[in-house]
Amino acid sequence: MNALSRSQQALFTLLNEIGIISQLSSARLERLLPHGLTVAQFGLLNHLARLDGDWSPARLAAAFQVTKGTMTSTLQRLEAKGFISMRANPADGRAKIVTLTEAGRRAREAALAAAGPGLADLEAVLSSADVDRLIPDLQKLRIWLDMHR
Amino acid sequence: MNALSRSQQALFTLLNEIGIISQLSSARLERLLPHGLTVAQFGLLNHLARLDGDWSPARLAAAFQVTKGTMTSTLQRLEAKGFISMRANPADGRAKIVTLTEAGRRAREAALAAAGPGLADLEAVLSSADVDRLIPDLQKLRIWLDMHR
DNA sequence: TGACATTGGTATGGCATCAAATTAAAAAAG
DNA sequence: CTTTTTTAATTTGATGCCATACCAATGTCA
Repeated sequence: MNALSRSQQALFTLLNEIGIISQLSSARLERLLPHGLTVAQFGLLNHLARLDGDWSPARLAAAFQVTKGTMTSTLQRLEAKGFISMRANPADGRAKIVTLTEAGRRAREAALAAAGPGLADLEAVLSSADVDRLIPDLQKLRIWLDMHR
Repeated sequence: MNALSRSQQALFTLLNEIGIISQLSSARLERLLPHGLTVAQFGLLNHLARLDGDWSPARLAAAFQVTKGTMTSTLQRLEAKGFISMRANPADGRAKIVTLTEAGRRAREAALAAAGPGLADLEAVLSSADVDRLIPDLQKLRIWLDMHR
């Protein structure tokens, strides 16, 4: 009747919890973000701010493990907000070069500051030790899923 | 310059990993499911099959922690596939009663059977002990997020 | 009983995501 | 050097999700 073994059921439960947490925490974060930033947009701003330099949409899509179409859409929304700028790549007629604008850098700082308190609340729920214990296992899982898709 | 403490950064990393795993595992599961079932639709079929009885869209929305509008949409798609049926509730003119059809029950069985192998692969990555260790912490997190939204 | 509030369900519009198709340019093959 | 293949980016259409607004039915309360 039930097609799943006990350990498969546990795995299923795990993935289910992960899905719900992903949904709830994204919603929570999004409510805190300024400028109507979404989680996807915030992630992109963070990425560009931390790893400075020139990025193409294709490289960004690969870094975020998202299709190029998805990245096109997110970049267009960020560009409309003035937080990034895109120009043609003179060395490759197909490619574009994505750059964080000054407004984008400021928006990212503001978003980071706004997100902080939300994370602080969570520290009362999951101790630093808990978090450090969870991360390696989840990374193992994430890396495997990434390589086998 | 950086607005987040070390422990906040770890939490941020954790939530980031969770988001990516959620995305990758959903995509993986969806590729295995028959009848073009999505993860949301599969979840609904599972719910109705396991917890038999009559459900209203509103109760289902609460159980899955999605808005009523989202549930309306998913139910309509499942109804179009013939996997559930909906009828008016004679005791409450506002409400509807959702029922799993025989075809829906068979589709759920097939989906479960199709999903099994994908989970079996994962068992090689995350041991049963790993999974059992992860689940309580994640549940703690999920429950807190659920109560504070 | 009649006015107001709550609840169940739907509709609309926006964002993220994917898959698949398209166009243009670069790279590889011959 | 032409032909073929690959790559970069966009577009389109589907799904899920949310927030908001809305209608109809039920409940509450004075």
